[in-house]
Amino acid sequence: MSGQSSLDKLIAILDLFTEDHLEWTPDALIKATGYARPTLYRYLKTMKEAGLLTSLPGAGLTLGPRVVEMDYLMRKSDPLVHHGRPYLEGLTATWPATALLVRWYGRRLLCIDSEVSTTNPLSSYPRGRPMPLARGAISRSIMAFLPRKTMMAMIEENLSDLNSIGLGATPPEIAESLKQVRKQGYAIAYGEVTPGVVGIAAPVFDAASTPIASLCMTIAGNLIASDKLDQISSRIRQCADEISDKLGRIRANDTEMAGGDVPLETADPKERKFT
Amino acid sequence: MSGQSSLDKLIAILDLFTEDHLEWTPDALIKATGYARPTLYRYLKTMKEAGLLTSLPGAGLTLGPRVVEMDYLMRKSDPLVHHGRPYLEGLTATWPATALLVRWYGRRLLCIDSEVSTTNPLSSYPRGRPMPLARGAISRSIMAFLPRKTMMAMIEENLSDLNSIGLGATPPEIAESLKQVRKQGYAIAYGEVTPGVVGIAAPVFDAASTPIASLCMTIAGNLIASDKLDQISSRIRQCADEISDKLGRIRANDTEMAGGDVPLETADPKERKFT
DNA sequence: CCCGAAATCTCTAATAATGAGACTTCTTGC
DNA sequence: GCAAGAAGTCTCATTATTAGAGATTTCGGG
Repeated sequence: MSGQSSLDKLIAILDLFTEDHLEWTPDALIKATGYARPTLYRYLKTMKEAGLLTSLPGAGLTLGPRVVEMDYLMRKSDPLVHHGRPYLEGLTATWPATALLVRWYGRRLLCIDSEVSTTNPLSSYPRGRPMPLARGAISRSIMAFLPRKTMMAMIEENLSDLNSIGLGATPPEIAESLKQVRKQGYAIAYGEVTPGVVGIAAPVFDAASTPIASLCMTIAGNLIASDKLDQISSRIRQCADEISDKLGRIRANDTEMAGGDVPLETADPKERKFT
Repeated sequence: MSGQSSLDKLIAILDLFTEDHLEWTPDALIKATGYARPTLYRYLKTMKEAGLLTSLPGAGLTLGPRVVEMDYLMRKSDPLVHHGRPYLEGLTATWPATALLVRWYGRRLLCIDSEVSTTNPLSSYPRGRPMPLARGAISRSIMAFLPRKTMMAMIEENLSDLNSIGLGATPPEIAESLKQVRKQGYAIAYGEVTPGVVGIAAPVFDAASTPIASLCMTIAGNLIASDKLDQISSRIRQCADEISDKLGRIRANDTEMAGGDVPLETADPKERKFT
C-alpha cells in the first residue's frame, strides 16, 4: 500500500496504534498490514525488544514503556517546560482560567504543559493534545511571526479554515490581519477552538528569535470585561517574552518589546535543548 | 556493532537520544553510528516524517512530537490511570504524602501517574520515571504476586540487590519473605529507594488476576507512628483492590480479600485496554 | 499427557539497503 | 551580489537483507 522500506513498514505498524484502536492482536495486525506471519512476528519482536510495543497479559499488544520514558525524557529536559511552568502557575493564580504552553513542530501544534484554576474548565488541554493548526489564538500568535515565506505557505494550505474565521478572503488579506497580531504581540480568539471560551496567546521565541511555541490562556467568555482583556493580554505577552528571554533569545532590534532587560549568560548547552 | 537489520539500526538511532544527550547533529550521529552520510540521512528522513524525531530550529535533532502524542494516547485511554486517579487524590488528601501508580512492564517499572500533597516532597515521581526493579515496596508488592516461575527467575536476576535489602540470602529464603508480602497484601520499605522515606505499596491486578501495577504511597519517615502505619497500609491495600475490581478482575478464590463486593459488568473492550 | 493455537525456525529467491561520489540547495561572509 | 562552504539529496552498481512458504517448536489448558 504505502510502505516500501522496512523502516516505513515499522512506522506503518506504529501508525496502527491509534486512539480508537490502541490494542491489537498479532493476527489482526497480519490482516491489517498484509505481511506474512513470520514477517510480522519479526517486526513485533524488534519493536517489543525496543519497548515501543508491549504485550498485554491478556494476549494483545499496545504501545510500550519506551514511549512513556521518551516523553519523560523530553519533559524533563525541555527548557520550555522548565521555564514556562512558573508562568502557567502565576497566570492561573491571578485569573480563573486555563493556561497552556503549546509547542510548534512545523506541522503540528502540541500542548506541552498546562495548568488549570477554574473549578470546571470547559475543555482540557493536557500535554500531548494536538491543537488545530489554523484556528485559535495559539495558531495565529505563531503564524504571525513566521518568516514571510513559511507564513504564506501555511496560509495557502489552510485557506478555508482561515477564511471561515473571518481573517480575510485572500492570502494577502490574511497576511495583513496577521500583521496586526505581529504588531500587538499577541492574538485573541473568541470561541474558535472551544465555543464560549476566549483564548489569548503570545509567541515564545528561541535563541535565534524563531517562534517555537505559544503561551496561551483561555477564559470562559462571560467573565471578561473588555478593559480587563487588555490587561490580561499584555500580561500574557510579557510572560511569553520573559520565557523567550530565559530561553536565551537575543533581543534583536526589538526595542518596542516589553519586559525587563535581563542580560543573558552564554547559552549553556543544557539550556539550549529544543531551541 | 550491534544492529544488523535496518529496524535495529533505526532503534539504535533512537537509543542515542538519552538523558545526557538529547540533542544531536546529523554529523554527530554519523560518527556515533558509523553509517554513511546518505544512509543516515535516509533514516533521519523517515524518522522525521514519522514524527519520532524533529529538527530544532538551531540545526539539531531531538525526539519529536510523535512521542508526546503517543504518550498522550496511552494516558488518555489507560484504564489504570483513569481508575487510579481518584485514589491518588484520595490518599494524598488524607495524608501529607506522595501517592503513585506504577505499572509493571515485565522488565521495567514505570511510574504512570502520581499526586503530591506534601509541601516539599523528598523526591518526585512524575509519569515515566523508572523505578528500581528489585528495591522498594513497589517492586516487592508485585514480585510477591507473580507466578512462581517468573518470581524465581526475577529473584535470581536481582539476587544481590535483594540480599542487600535484607530479604534473605538465598532465593528460597527471599521467596519466603515474599510469601509474607503476599499474605499481607502489601509491602513496606524503609528508605530503600529514597533515604528517610517510607514506602507502602499494594498490587493492582488485571481481569485475569495478573499483577500489572502497584499503588504506592511514600511518606517522610519521621511522620509515621507504627499504629498509623497499619491503618495506612490497609487503606492502600483496599484502594488497590478497588482499582483491580474496576479493571474487571475476577475475584477468584480470594474470599480473604478486603473491600466491597462490587459486581462487575462484563469487561467492556474500552476497559480492558492495557490489562 | 495430549491437543490446538501461538510463535519461531529454515532456507532460497528476490528485493531492498548501502555508500562513493556527484550534484543541489541554502547560508554566510566578504 | 557573488562566491565559498556546509548541509542535504541523488544516482547507481554491488551486496547484504528481507520476505514468505511450510515445517517445527513452544505454550497453555483440559
